[in-house]
Amino acid sequence: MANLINVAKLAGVSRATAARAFSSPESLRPETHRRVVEAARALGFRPNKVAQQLRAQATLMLGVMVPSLDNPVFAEQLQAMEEAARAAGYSLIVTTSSYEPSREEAIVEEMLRQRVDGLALTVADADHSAVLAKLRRENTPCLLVHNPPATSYFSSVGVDNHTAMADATRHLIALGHRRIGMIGGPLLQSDRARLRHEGYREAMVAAGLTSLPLIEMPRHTQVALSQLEPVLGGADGLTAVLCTNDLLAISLIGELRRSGRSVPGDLSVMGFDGIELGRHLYPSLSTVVQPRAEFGRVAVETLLALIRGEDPQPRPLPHVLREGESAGSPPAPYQAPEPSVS
Amino acid sequence: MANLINVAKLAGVSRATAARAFSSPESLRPETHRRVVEAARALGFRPNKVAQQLRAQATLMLGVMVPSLDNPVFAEQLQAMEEAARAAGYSLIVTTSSYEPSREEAIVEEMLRQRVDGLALTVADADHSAVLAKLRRENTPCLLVHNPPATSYFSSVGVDNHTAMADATRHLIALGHRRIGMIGGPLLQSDRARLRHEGYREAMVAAGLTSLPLIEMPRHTQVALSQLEPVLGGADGLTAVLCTNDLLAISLIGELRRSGRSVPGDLSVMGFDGIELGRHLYPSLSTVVQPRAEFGRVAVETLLALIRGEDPQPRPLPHVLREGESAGSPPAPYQAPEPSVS
DNA sequence: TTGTAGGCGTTATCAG
DNA sequence: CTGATAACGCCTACAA
Repeated sequence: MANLINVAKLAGVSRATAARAFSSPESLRPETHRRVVEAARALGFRPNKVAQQLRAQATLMLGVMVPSLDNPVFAEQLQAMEEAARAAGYSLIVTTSSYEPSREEAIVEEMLRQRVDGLALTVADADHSAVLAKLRRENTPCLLVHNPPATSYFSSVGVDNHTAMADATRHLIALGHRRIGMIGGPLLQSDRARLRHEGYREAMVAAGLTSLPLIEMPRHTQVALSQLEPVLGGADGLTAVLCTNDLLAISLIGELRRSGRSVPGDLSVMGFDGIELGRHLYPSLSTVVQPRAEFGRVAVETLLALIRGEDPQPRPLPHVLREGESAGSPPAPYQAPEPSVS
Repeated sequence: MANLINVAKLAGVSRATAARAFSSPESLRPETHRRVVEAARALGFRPNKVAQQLRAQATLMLGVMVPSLDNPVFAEQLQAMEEAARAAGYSLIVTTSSYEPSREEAIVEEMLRQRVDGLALTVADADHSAVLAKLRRENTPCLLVHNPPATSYFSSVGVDNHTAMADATRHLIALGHRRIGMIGGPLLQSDRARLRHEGYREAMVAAGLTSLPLIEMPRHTQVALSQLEPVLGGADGLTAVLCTNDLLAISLIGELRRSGRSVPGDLSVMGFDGIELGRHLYPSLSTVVQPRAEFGRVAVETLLALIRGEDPQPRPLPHVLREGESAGSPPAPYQAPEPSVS
C-alpha cells in the first residue's frame, strides 16, 4: 500500500525521484522534494527495510547467541552490545542456546538464512564446537565472546581467564590462605572452566600449595552445600573457595550462612564476573571483574571491523580484582591452650 | 551466488521446480527432488529469508523493547520470550530503551521499518506514552508487557500490581508491623509504581495504619541509605520497608547490614519481582514473585494471537508471595525498665 | 533535475 | 509433474 510507487504517483513523480527524496534529498529541486515528502506523509509511508536489505545485500543486523540470560554477566554484556550496535545503525537478533549443541546449530543456521551481517557467539568449548567448525566454511564474519581464541581462526573478545583466576588465587594466598578450593558449574569441560582452573592450579603450585580438582556443582547458579561438606569440615578443611561465576559465589555464601557459618570468618569466598549486584550484597562479593560494558562495545566494534573486511586483533580485555567483604584472612588455627607465662 | 537460480541451473530444472524442492518436496518426482537437493548441497545453497520476507510480506520477527537488561526480571522474561518465539518459528529483535522517550520513539520506528510482525513493549507509563499514541495509528500488532492495560486499547500481560503490593503489605501487617514504608526507583510517575503504591496505601488504610509517600531512590538498583535514615531512626521509625523491585531490596539489605543493623531484626525488607537470586541470598528475600517465565510464554502467545487477527484477552498473571528470611516480626518496642515484682 | 529499467531471491499462479 | 512469469519494495546506473 504505502510504498514508493504510490508515493511517487501521489506526488506526480517517478519511483526514482520519490526514492531520491529519501536517499539524496539535496539532488532534488526543493519543490519536488517537498511534494514527495508531503505525499509520503499523507500516505503514512515508511521505508521497507526488508526490501532495502534484499536490494543492498546487507541487513545491518547482527546475530547474537549467548548461553542464557539468567546470568547477569551475559545480560549486562548484551545490553552494552545493543547500545553499541544501535549507535552504529545495526540491530540485534538475540538468541539463547543453553549450551545445547542442537540449539546452537539451529540458531546459527537460522541466522545465516536471515543473512545477518555478522555473528557474535558464546559457545561452551570453542575447540570442540561443531557449529564453529561449520562456520569456518561460511564467509559470514563471526566473533567469539568470552571464548578464548582457541584455534585462533576466529577473533575473540574476552579477558585472560587463566591470568584472571591466577590473580584471584594469589589474592587469597596473600590474605594468608593455604587450603583453597575451586567450584564450578556443570560444564567442567568448557574452555573457560579449564583455563580458570589452570590459572588457579598454577598460582597454587607457584606458592608451593596443593591444588585440588575443580568441584562440579549441579547448576551454574546454585551450589549444593552437601557436596562441599567433605572438603569444608575438619582441621584441614578449606579456608577459601574460588567460584567460576558470581552467582555460584553468592549462592555459596547464602548456603554457608544459613548453615551457621560466617563469611569470611569461617570461609572466604571469591566470585568471578563482577556483576553489579555483588557490590551491594552483605558481605559484598570479592570477585574478578570482567568489564562487561566494555565487552559489549569492543565486541560490536570488532565485529563491525570484521564486516568491513578488516583484520582486527582484539587484545584480551583487562580484568580487575574487586576486593569485597566476602574474602578475608583465614580463621586462626586451633591452638592447644598453652601454659601462661606469668 | 548460491541462489535458487543457480541451484536450478545445476540441477537442470527451472527456478520454480528448485523452489518446490524445499517448499513442497512431495510434489516433485523423487528423482527431480534428489537432483535439486544435490545441486543445493554442492553450491552450499541456503534459502534467503530476506527474499522470503519480502515476498511473503511477513518477517516472522517480533520486536521486543525492554527498559534495560540490568534488571534480571527483564532478562529472565526475555529468555522465556526467546524460547517461546523460537518454538513458534519467530525470531526476536531486542532493544533497550532506558525508559528514554527519544529512544523508544527511534526504536519503534526502526522496528516498524523492519516490518516486524508484532511488538512487545514495556514503557514507563502506558497512559502518557508518545510512542503508544503513535502506534495506535499503525496496524502492527502491539502488546504491552508489565504495563497495566491502561487505556485498554492495547492488550497487556502482567500481574495485578495493585493487588500484589497490597498482599505484600498485608503480609507485613500480619507479621505485626505497624510502621511500614515504601521505596522506589527514580520513576515515581511510572504506571506500575503508582499502582503498587496505591496497593500499599489501601492495605495500610484498611488496617487503620498510616501510609507514607513513596520514597524515591536515585537509581533503580541501589538505595541511598542517607535518604532513609530520617524515617528509620527513633522510637517511631519504620519497622518494615517495601521495595518496588528486588534489586533495591537487596541493596537496602546490604546497606543496612553494613551500617550495623540486622535484617529482619531491626528492619524487615520485602522486594518485588521474585528474581531467582533472591532465594539464595542470606537472608533470603521475601518478595512478590512475578512468574517471569510464564510472562515470556504468555506474552509471545498473546502477541502471536494478535498477529493471527484474534482478540486475546489475557488475564492478569498470578503473583505469589514468597516468604524469605528478610521479613520477620518487628523488634520488640523499647520498654522502660519496670521495677521487678519480686 | 528527473525518468527508465533491471535486478536483489523467492514463491504463487497459471499453463502445459 | 514441471516451466514461464509476475510481483514483493527498493535502489541506482544510465539516459534524457
